[in-house]
Amino acid sequence: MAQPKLGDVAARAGVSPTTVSRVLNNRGYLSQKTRDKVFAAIRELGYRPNAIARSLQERRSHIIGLIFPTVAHPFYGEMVYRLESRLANAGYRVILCNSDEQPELEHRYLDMLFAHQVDGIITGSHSQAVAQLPQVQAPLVAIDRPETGPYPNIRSDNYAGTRQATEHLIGTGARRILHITSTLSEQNLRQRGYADALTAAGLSPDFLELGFHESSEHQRNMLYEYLDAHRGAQPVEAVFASNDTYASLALAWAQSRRVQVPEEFQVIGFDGTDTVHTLLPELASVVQPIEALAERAVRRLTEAIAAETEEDAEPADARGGEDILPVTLRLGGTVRPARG
Amino acid sequence: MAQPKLGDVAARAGVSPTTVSRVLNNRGYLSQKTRDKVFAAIRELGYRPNAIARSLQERRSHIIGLIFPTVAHPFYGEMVYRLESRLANAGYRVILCNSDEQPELEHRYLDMLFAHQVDGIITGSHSQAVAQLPQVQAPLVAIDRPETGPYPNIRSDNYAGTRQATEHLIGTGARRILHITSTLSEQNLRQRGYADALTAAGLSPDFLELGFHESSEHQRNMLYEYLDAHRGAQPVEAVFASNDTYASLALAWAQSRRVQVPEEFQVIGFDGTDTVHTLLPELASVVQPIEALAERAVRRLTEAIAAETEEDAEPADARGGEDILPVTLRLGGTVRPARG
DNA sequence: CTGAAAGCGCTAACAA
DNA sequence: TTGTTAGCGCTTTCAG
Repeated sequence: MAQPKLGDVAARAGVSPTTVSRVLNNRGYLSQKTRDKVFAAIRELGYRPNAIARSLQERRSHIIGLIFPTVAHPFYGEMVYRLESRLANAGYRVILCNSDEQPELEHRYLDMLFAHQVDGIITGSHSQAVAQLPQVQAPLVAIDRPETGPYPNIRSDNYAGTRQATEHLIGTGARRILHITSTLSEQNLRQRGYADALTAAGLSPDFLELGFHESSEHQRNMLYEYLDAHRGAQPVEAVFASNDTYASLALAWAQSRRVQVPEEFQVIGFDGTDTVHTLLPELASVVQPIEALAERAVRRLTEAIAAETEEDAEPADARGGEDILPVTLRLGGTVRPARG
Repeated sequence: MAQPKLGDVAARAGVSPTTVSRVLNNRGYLSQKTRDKVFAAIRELGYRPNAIARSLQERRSHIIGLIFPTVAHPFYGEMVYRLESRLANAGYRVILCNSDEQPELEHRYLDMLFAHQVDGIITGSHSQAVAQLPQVQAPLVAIDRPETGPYPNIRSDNYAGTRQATEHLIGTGARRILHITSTLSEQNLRQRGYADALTAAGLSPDFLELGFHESSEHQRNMLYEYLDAHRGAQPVEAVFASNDTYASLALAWAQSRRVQVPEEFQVIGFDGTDTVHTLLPELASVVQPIEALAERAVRRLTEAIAAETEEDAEPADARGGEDILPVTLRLGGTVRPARG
């Protein structure tokens, strides 16, 4: 016999399929004797319930879809790790989707997830506005996405973080402070925090856009070119990068040009993952609370799923809205202390 | 009406469910007129097939389980990213499991995956010998695991890589070369390559075991303590680490002690992920061919699945055995060139 | 406390 | 070229 099924267990134990199901799910009244018989049969046959059949009947898959640009990136890697661990503890399995920031891929992944009857979705891909998604048929929670419309959005306090970091740099006496980012946009809160801090201090913002899909080599060249070109009368004194990878490029530039850090050149990054912190312990960074973001996202999602299941007029205030979690500025050897 | 089902489409199009199914799967002879009617009905109703029901019927889930210690680690993050992308292209979805190197967790994940009727499993967790797994009911491919028994094992040439790296260090004139590893063991091929290279040169191996579950802080302290304690007459001249994270700790030590790299102290790591290479471009490292490993693992797995489906006496030589892929030694600013 | 029968949404014989 | 019937493996009324 191939995989034994519930009916085989029933036959072997001399009871009905219903009873086996009851034992399995611990539902209703069962005599201890029946229980024992059934468990014995299960063991003897090496029976394992078929989750697919169960899902079909229950109309719940206990699966959550995760859509992120790529787990090859430390921030998303740590985030997905945290999300998966928490969801597993809550009894969910996770289907992983690397969208690569390609809208079309993201679309296909969404279709696939719905086809698989996922109980919910957590997405951190930026490739398109969530609000414009087709009819979503399961609770969805976004992590740091723009324009999430009716869906909850969990994110770090990007504005406060960048503003604080930039103000620190200004406080050290730096005047020419460059912001490196992947995509320039009015919506970009990290960019806004930086710009507002500079403007408030009477300084003028400078941006360098490196792009998400550019190769690491190309990004490096762009940055080196920029920094080299400005080494004249008004050299860049500090870089505030919208992620730690960009910050590390600036650091590498300084090292290769023998520019002293932090005396002549300061650097602050963004994200503050464990991975980067271990590899580059001196890098100053705005630290996102990854664990807290994951915890909140999972909580919001499981609550939404519960609300949907109960059916009793889902409380409208549980949906939509933004959860903004505080970041911390971690100083390090790549910045100077603020002047007294 | 909630989600429309296949029957609803049939009713709307004025045909039988079978016909709708045929149109959906493009099977058998269909008149163009019927096709059009059905497609129209599908569009009008916004119908989407239920993958769960399909899986139950087909007895195939089109899902692959991935078990790795943690995608928060750059090596596994990049590996999982690559595996997922390739599997998605091949029409599979991926359930992600972070085993954290805990045997019990891994066990539970395996049970869960089998319950979900996965078509196959790729595992890179080291937490227990695959050979001792309970009856595995789907094709399984291992990536760099010890003792995989009857299952294919895909791995880098750990021995050649470590041997080559160690010999390079010896060639630069280094005599006291420390090997940092997570777990000392006779089976450990990275350790063996290192030890054999030293022995062949008449030098004596030195090991430092840092453990996998220790905190990054603790690991750092252990290493610093060791290196500080040996700064007397016979200081450690070079470190060969079994992964790049450990290598970065050694680098940080040198920097904090003002020990010149590579003049007084050399470092080579292992893995050579894109992430680490971007963050620490000067770090020399034995580079694993992650893309090739992923490609091979997916190929082996899909072949095994195909073989199982065909049922025709699976060719025994397709199962088991090791695929060993070549590594490359990437030199960098943390090592000296070999002496003429 | 236990069982019989119906059905979750889809596909695969077998007819027509 | 299309429809009827049965069934994938499980749970759930509803009876007993």
